Amino acid sequence: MKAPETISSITDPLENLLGYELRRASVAAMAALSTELDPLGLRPSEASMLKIIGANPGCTQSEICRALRVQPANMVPLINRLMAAGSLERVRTEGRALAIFLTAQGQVLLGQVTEAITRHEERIARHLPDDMRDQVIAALRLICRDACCDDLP
Amino acid sequence: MKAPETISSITDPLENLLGYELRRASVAAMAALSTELDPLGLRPSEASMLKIIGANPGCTQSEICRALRVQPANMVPLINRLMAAGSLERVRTEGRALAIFLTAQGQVLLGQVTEAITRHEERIARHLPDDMRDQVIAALRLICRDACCDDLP
DNA sequence: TATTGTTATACTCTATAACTATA
DNA sequence: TATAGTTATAGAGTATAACAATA
Repeated sequence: MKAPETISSITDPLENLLGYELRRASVAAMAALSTELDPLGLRPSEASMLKIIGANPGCTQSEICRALRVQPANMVPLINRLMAAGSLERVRTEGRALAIFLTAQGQVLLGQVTEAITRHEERIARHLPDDMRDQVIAALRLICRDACCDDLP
Repeated sequence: MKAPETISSITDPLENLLGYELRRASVAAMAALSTELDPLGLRPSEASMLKIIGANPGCTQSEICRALRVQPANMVPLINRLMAAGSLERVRTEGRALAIFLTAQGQVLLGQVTEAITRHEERIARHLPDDMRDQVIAALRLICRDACCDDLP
């Protein structure tokens, strides 16, 4: 099915490597998701923030950090941008931590984000039967865990 | 198997998304590969250059760009670093393009890179049976192709 | 003119270190 | 002090536009 590509006579010694195919697929998927989110003025990382805050109203930044394995320092600009856009508000609850909530506007945006992600997911899994999709997700979790073992106990 | 993690009571609405798991696995694998390549003084992108040039002696930068779908502009610093390290040399062959070759030193380095990549591949696929690994690679190619369809004819 | 290679630049994501503020 | 949040900064990968050089 690569008929129009007799040009490149180059051997690709990377094409049967799991890690390399993983990265190529991930880069392509991220680019597609960015395109899907562009009309909403969001980047993928911001969309994931909206998703997790929507599912956990009143959570704190450090809880999100632990759940998503994101560095606290990297969350600050994301949260700030979403606050400046009027999608989030923060409430100083008991003492130290700040509880984060979606504003009404943020909830509308989250609905649009969810639709965009659904379209994206349907697109990238278009040629995968459901059971295969689930097997791939399971495999990706194993890969992630095995690759991460340095940092884990 | 997540016994010591009763701490985080947060719901993760992203954990069953193919795109999200793809990205997490890819980030973890890239970090692991970086660690594996550190002793060689190489980054993953430079290692992939060595691999493809080793497999295609005398190829040109633009051929590599097409095969690996890398922007020409992004190859320049990679090639320059490898040249400065004495791993590559370029020969102006017929006219316009420059043919790239590994030096003797580059070939030694390629051997070490290949070993590092092999260790890395074994590590990330540690819990995947061979047939599952092949199925996942096939799925990743489909995902990559479907995600990329904007830019393709 | 078309292709190759290059420069400059910008954006996104990730990572670390060091700081503040609150309990 | 311990935790939460912040600032600043760096590095890696990717992308585009504009340019030079060669055919």
